[in-house]
Amino acid sequence: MINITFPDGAVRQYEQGISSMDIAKSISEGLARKILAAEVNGEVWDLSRPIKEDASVKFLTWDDEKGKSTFWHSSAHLMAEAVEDAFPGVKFWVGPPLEKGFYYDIDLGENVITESDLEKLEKKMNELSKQNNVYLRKEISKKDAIEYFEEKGDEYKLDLLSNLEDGNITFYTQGKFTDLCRGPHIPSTGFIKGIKLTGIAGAYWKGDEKNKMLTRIYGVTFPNQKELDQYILFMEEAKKRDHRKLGKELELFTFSEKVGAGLPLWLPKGAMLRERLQQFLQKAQVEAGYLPVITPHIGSKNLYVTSGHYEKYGADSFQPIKTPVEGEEFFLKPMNCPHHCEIYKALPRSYKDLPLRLAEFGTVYRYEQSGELHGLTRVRGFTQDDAHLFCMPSQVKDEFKKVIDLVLYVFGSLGFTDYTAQISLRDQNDRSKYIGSEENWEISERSIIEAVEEKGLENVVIEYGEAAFYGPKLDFMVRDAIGRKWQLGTIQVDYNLPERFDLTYIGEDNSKHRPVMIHRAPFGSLERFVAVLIEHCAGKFPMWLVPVQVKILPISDKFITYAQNVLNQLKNNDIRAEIDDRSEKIGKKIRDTELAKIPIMLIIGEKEVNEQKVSVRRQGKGDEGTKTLDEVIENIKDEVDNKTAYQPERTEN
RNA sequence: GCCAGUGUAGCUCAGUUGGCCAGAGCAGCUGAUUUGUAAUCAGCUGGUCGGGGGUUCGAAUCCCUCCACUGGCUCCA
Repeated sequence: MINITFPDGAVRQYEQGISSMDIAKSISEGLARKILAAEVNGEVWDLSRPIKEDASVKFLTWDDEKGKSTFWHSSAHLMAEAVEDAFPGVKFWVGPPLEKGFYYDIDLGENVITESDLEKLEKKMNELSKQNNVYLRKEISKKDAIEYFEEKGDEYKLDLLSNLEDGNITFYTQGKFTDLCRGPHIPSTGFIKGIKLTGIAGAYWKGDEKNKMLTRIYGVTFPNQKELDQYILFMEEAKKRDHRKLGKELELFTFSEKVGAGLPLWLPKGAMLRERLQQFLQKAQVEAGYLPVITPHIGSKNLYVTSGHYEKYGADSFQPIKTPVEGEEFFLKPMNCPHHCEIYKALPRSYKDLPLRLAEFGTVYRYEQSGELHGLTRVRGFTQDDAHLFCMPSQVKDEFKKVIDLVLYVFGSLGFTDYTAQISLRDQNDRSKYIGSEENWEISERSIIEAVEEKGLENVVIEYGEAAFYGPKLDFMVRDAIGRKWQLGTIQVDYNLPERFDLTYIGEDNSKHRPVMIHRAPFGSLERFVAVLIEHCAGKFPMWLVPVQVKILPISDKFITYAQNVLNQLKNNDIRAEIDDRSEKIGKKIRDTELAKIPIMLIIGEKEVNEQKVSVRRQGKGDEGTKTLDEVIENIKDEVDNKTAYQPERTEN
């Protein structure tokens, strides 16, 4: 007999060699039907695998992350079976689970697969699921495994095998499909009920662009049709919020083939929104002791040779601008730091000047690969809300705390209430790849950790080995209104540029010292931030940002004079308003204004003129009755001032 | 850059196996209408079918090439 310990601490005795499935059955049939896998001594196992000694057992269901990933891994095998059935002779690389779904990388040989084939594959998968084939685990010697795949002519699995140790190799078979696989898997294919193949993509073998490109098929599956339907609904919601679609509909920005790929053109409404964001941050920064600077859009080659960027990115970037002077070359600036370093150097600096915080909304140009461009989130010309803090090592912690305050103020003002942070530190084992002194790294790594602790940040993870070669950093991730994660707000220590630019300050001891440089950008870039914000709020911006706050809708031409009067009063109060003076019916005007996502509608007819009031309608909420204009103005002003109260409508994930 | 796909009025899309002057709805303009909380009616304007080249008696439709976009891969100072 062996002792099995359950998560609640209970211990029960079972026959040696019992499977976790049988243990589950001994507890309840309902449990046995629900579970997908079991965690045995912290390792996820197949339910059928015999347990030979005392162990702790935790059952995994669809509600556990590990249960889901087992489910999706098994789904990848199911898809592989369907693919092999449709295209005999294809070879498989790997098919792992993802955060949401799974994929399989496949060498299709001469075959070509298109989106239209996916439906057929889904059908086949459903058919195979109905067969409810068992996922059969088999331990196999390395020799036999090699033999099997040599006969199959599958160089990919042979490559995988070459890295595996004998005695540690397992095959899994379900139906007609056998795969080299560590497992674990769910008991049988019948669990997989809601099946959707979501896309096809090319993917380099082993992720190396020099290797052959395999075909990657993505999919997602669920234990029932209802969850799949919910997922499809979620995807539709995400599509509705797509900033590229909304950007066009709300006339915020556009692109022109003629201007060039990845070069956004901000339309008046978008430009005004962006300006407002910029002013908002500028104000907060000046209050926090930042000093605005302005630098040109180009810099001489020598600047980037000094910074080291020429060597690293020169060939893959926008090529130099030549001048009539032989040999003279300028580059479009790919970042603002080198310019700011030169501003630092423009004057002799004393320790009394530090920290020196130089801020600029600096537009930079980077030649991103053509396939990489995406709406406003990945462009070739963009404006960073950049600032560089030059300080003494002892000031790093305080500066981090201040930047954290600023970042959280920004998040709060835009309704990003759900965020996490990541501290990226050096690799604990290999410190050779980092520049800067051991002492300074120690100080700043500790400073970041302490700053985060003292600010009481929750949901912080520390990642070792994720730091850049030139310094540790702190990144923020926000979750948007439909639960997607975005990285916003980076704070990065830099030991490299102060060295390369030979930046110094005179210390209390009257000798020269090297300052620490901190890069930081709460938005990241205005382009990317606006994109994330659009998707977060589905185009329904907070009152302080929305391009048009109020639309005045006269019921007929007779009331336009009064409407003009209302417009003037709103304008006198700095409220952004427009009149819809078309001779359309009120229903039509309301519909158009609702679709334009303008938050406040003021409807004016005979009754309002007589009472000297306005009828208020709120976008998405409907009629709110008549109010005096003063009351309306007051409410709007309150909403503008009280930025942090803003919460976009959430959609269940 | 690579793999796969897409490109028809400002927007969303039709356009059968190549064959009558390339269509619709919305938007825009003009006129009628003067309206009470999500689409009033009528008329008109608008496209060298992404650019270039080719096949053909004939190309939006077939082929080549370039460009842009979409989904991924690689990349992201």
